[in-house]
Amino acid sequence: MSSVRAQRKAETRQRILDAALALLASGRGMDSLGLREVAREVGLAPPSLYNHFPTMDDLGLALIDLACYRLRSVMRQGRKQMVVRDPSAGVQDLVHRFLAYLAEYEGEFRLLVQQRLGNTERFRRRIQRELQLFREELEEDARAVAESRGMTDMHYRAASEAAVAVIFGFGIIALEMSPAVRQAAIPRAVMELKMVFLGGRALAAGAELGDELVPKTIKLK
Amino acid sequence: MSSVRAQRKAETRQRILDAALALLASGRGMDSLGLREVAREVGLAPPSLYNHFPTMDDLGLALIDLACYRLRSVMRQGRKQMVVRDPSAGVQDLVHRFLAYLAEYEGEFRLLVQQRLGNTERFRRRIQRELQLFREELEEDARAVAESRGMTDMHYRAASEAAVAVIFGFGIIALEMSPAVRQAAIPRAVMELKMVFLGGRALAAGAELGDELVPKTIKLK
DNA sequence: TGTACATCAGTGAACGCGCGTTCACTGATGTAC
DNA sequence: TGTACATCAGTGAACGCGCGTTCACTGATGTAC
Repeated sequence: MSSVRAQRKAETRQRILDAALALLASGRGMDSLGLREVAREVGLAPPSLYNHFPTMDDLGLALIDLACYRLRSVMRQGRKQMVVRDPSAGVQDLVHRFLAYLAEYEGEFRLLVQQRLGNTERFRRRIQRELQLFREELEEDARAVAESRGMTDMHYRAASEAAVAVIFGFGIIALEMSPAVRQAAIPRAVMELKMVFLGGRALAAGAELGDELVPKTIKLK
Repeated sequence: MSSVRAQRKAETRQRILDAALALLASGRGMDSLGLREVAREVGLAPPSLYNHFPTMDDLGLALIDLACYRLRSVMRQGRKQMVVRDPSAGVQDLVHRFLAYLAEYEGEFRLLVQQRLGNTERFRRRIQRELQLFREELEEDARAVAESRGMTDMHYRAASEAAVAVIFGFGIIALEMSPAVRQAAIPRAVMELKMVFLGGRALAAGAELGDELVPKTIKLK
């Protein structure tokens, strides 16, 4: 087996990805990211990158894969049980996790948002699929809450879609905020998510815009 | 006065902007839009553009200004009275207007979304400000509905922010849809917006996630 | 274990290309007398 | 109204530059006997 050589190659590949992510983190957009620039950051000669990625596009796709994987693994750490027992705490936890993600992987988040509407269909599709998965996880959580309380179903697809939009919208706004302002905005983001799911319930209960709403606490069964 | 010359110059300037918008509409991103490409589309020699825009960045800013102005003027045509008398119809109208906008000015919408997180701070600021204005208009509508019904206030800032996120999130998803699918998705978008505002009411009424909600219709005063 | 050969990550030089921008110009339009 | 001069939108050629990519190479690592 070719252990040393293969291992070093894998390491170099990782160093390339890390360098590219570092450039993204420093505010660069992927579209303006050049082969020579990445090579310089890694400390390699420009043609060396071709030993790891057949083309610059493939490097881009690898970055997007990485960013997708990270978003998913960070956001997956929420515990369903908490959501069922205390949905409000669950939503709060969700927002906090998202802000932690944003603080550490801002560059990747920007990458995802930018390339979601980028020129490369391959990239767009990959990201759309990932966001779809994210949405489906939120949908499951919402279902679990309803089931544990014996409530009638709401339109989960719409609610989870709106929730994802709110989270991403908040993330985009948050990027322009100072850390202090960002922290101060957390309660608002939590509120917005609560609005979506509460509104989902209200709609399911037959409410129309302009109606007054009377809340009724339900015991867990 | 220099009427003929000035007029022709203004016309050329417009032709340049139109050509750039046409390229955007055909799927190109602004970052990858070149001076020569735009010049070719207009039918001018490349250096001619410098008679109208001191730099390519300024052309970009002009495009963004144009896109901002269009978004605002299209979305402003909603009538407040309708919103007050029948908020559901108002939301429905909002979604329809947005989809009409999207159908005609898809390129501009993509421009706004992409540059909202782009590398140029000047662009980002301009777009953020515009979206802020858009949000504030929604906020006013929501206030008007509450006032006409004598309801307690909800957290309008959060609700309108969530609503903008939902609308833009829907727009982004809609870009990847066939026209038929897009039409079919309208009711969902309407639902999502209703969720936000109904949820805002529910929150204001003291509801928590997991509560059941009982709607009560209110007469207009 | 030692030797001869194969593999292959990394390199330096070079390719053709399109980029944004500058410059000296042309010729129609505008202005002054 | 006619003439001489000024303005300025548009042009063709050229600038330096960095882009992605190709190529023949080097030398350390891996493999076979």
